[in-house]
Amino acid sequence: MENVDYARTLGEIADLLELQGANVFRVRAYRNAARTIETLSQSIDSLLEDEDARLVDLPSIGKDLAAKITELYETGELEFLAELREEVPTSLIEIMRIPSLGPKRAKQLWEALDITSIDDLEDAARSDALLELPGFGETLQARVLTGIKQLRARVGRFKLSEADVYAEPLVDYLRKAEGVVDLEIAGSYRRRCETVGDLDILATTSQGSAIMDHFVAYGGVEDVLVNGPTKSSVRLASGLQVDLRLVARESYGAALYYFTGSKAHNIAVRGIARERGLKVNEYGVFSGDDPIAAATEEDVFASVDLPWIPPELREDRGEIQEARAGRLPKLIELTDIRGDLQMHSQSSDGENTIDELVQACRERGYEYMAITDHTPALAMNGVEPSEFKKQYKRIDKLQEKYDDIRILKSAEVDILGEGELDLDDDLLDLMDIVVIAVHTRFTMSRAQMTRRIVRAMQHRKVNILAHPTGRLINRREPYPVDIEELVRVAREEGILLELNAQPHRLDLRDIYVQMAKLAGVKIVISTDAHRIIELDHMRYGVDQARRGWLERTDVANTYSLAQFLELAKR
DNA sequence: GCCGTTTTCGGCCCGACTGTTTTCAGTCG
Repeated sequence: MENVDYARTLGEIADLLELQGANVFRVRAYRNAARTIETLSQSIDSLLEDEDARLVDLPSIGKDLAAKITELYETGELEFLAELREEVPTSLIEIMRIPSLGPKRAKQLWEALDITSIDDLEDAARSDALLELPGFGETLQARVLTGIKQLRARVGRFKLSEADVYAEPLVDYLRKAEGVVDLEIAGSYRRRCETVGDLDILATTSQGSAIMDHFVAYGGVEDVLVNGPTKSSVRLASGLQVDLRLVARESYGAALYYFTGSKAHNIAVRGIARERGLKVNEYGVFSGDDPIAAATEEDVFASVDLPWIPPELREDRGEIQEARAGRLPKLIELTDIRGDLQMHSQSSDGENTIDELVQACRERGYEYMAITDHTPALAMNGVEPSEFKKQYKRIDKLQEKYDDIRILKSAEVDILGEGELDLDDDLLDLMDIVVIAVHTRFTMSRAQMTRRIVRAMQHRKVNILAHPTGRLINRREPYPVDIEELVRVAREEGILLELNAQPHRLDLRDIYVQMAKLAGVKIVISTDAHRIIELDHMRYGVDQARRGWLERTDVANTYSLAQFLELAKR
């Protein structure tokens, strides 16, 4: 089982317990444990196989949950969950996800109207049946119908790059409101999560709350959900929800801190504050009723003796302990990047010529770049060996024109079904670096897939494993693969692992990036650009790298060309 | 159900907003 499977099971238990009206702290305990597992860099399976490792040493996992996890591991099932499923229909979980409905109302709908599916719920709402229920009225019923429509229209969160499309013009618009002083997007957007559920915008004004009316009047607004003096909430036509909070200027830092989250990070810091008799909320840090910090985030952190922690690290994944010890990483910056090591030209499925790509990379100040067209196994886009040879000659000619950038001859070589490479060694020998990747046959077993990729990595000419898990955010799950084994082999063989900066890939994900770092494996951040504009996706790759705790020195393409080639060498 | 420099019981983050209510429960973040 994968860690996500354990986490999902515990999450389902939490949902079902919540529907039963169980103690909220018991529910939270399951959620905390699920989160611990989901963000663990080691797999639960390997941990259970390790005699010295104990589940109860993990945060939020005690004797009881350790036993349940072990039962899952050994039998693939959980008796407790089976019992819960007998008592409450699991389909209520879906109903509970509709905005304005929660566990209480979902249970009420089931008990009073025998509603167990979204279809049941829609029928009931359309026939005004919800109005009979205590606590329900016209507005709530209408909101349920809208919620169902939304649910059917869109699954999943917005990719960070999609959120940017809506966020940037909205922020420009909001800044034009009367008296705006500070304006910033907090939440998962500020933490640069790969996807965001909504946008949390904070503002301060010199006087008045005119910005609230300005906000709900924005052209892109489809629905106003909440409209109060300090908080308003809208849904844009795209389906993206945006919250705007107006806070006092003297407590802007506390609010920014509070609404940046993550929730888990905030709770952990609150715990430290509590030990010291302090209270933290969005208005400040309080000793009794006296505010002792509020104006800046630095003040808030200082009040609990912590240095300022970059938003990307605020996930309660060890950043508080490291901050306490003065060991926070100095995170990589976009300007540290000196080259881009995956991009496609017209020869395969790219839009631009090599010449255009070179110009674009020079404009971005890069010292080196690699052209990595696809190989023949990709029937539609692959480049034939003879064409690669011609391409390399063109690169040699082109290179004569420039002494400010090195054009590396390469290819994104397909890993075939048994781990063979899609090009012969004599062609690989012509390349400066060799990038390999899986593009087909995603459905093999975990063991087969791992064996396949490991075999390819062991080929003496290979330097970089591209998008190692194959996932596409919101579109395709990663193929099953033992990522710990890939990291181990990368370490052993001196292979660089790619962090693919395409906003829909961001593969490796943050916790795997951190895992590679801890194992001493260097990462390359590559855009995999198929057109010039996509070279600018580098920033999303750097965001993800920061979330994986990477420093400049952890990333191979922050080094000079000579140093990079040395790092890539087997 | 977890956790512990107030340690084996008694806490566990907490405030804003809404809709339906007549004083507040439920949801949300």
